[in-house]
Amino acid sequence: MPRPSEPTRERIVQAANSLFYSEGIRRVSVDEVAAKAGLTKRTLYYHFKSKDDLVAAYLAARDQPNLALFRKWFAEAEGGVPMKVEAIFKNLARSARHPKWKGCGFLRTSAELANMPGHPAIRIGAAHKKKFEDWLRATFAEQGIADPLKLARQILLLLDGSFAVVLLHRDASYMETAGEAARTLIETALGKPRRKRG
Amino acid sequence: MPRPSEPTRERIVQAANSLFYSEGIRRVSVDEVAAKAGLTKRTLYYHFKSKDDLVAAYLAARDQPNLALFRKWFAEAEGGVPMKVEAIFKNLARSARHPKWKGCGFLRTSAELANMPGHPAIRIGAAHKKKFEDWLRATFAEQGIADPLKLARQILLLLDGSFAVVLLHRDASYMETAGEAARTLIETALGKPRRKRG
DNA sequence: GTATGTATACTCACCAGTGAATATACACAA
DNA sequence: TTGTGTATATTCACTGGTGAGTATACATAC
Repeated sequence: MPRPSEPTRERIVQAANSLFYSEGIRRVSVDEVAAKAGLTKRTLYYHFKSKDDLVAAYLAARDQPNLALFRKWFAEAEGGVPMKVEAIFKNLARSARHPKWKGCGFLRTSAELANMPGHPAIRIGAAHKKKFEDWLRATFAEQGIADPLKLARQILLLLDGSFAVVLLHRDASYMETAGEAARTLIETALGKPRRKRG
Repeated sequence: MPRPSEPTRERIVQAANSLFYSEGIRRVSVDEVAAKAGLTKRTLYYHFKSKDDLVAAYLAARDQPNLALFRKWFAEAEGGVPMKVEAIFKNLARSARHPKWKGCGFLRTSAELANMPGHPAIRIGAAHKKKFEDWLRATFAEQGIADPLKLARQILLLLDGSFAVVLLHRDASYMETAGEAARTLIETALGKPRRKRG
């Protein structure tokens, strides 16, 4: 029954998302994605011109929801900016404890395609991270922080570091450690009184 | 002419190192590694029982030299512990500006094998990171820092974050940003006077 | 009767791992 | 010194399987 078009494409992207994220790009064949979406490979190739094209669509579909989630966690948290940023890490730690969690799809793809700098998937991943960095920078600028870009980048480094480390060690508590570090850095930049010791 | 044995194995591991690091595990075939080492695949399979075995050997060979380099950079740097740790990041930034740099082999492998938690390569990577963390912890403990493990983990998060971010954006300046963040965190833990602003 | 969408059944290339045979070095005996 | 056995080291040619992408035909809708 033809004429679904957009729903079909959507279904394929969702199948790709589920498989690529949990298994990795190269471990998943186009046939598997097609099967998961309930159609044949030839049909998939009607909707996407190549596997790379499908990979790009998979990442593009993760971009908005991920960022929205971060903003939501930030907005809903109690306290000032340091606590709100720390809340992002706490929520992330909760996600990371689910057995199906496999790190950050953008970073994993970038690691897998490290040798293809111009690949669409890399560009999408880089743009995604830049958007998050930019939102942080704007947030910090509103607080009158002297070098908001630098602080935003430091937080981003902690975030992406926690993705990598937690994936390797399968120990989500590193994410809470990252959150504490983020809070320390933000408080320092804000000129808050020195943190407790011992 | 037989009887070289160890040299041959060494040559294979070096070929594997060069190819796996720059292209990724799944993009490189056993044939390619064998060709680079100047022998046939069958010979390679005489020395290694499987590709996974070869991957493990590739990572094991990176362990010691990497850690030694970090310790060297630390030891040779001027100043106190905050500056010495920052020096690690500065040196890393210099490495990362070489065009052949492709991030951290351990993290890239862990991202590629995210679905095989028991894989030898993952265990070797995790052990490598733990060794570095442990060395940092001991170093901080000597300084009388209250929670040296927490601080060591925060630095590790910045380090691995900078690997991931620099690989994605191809912008090594993030490594220097990570170094500054590390210095801030260490100084805060040491109870140093608040850092300059503006 | 043309656009769109779907399926069957391919091609061609690659790749991990193996079977069977061969070459070299060294130990020890004659 | 020459022969013979044995562990080490290496090769050629292969198998079984998989995977990206396609040729062609069929169906449905407008």
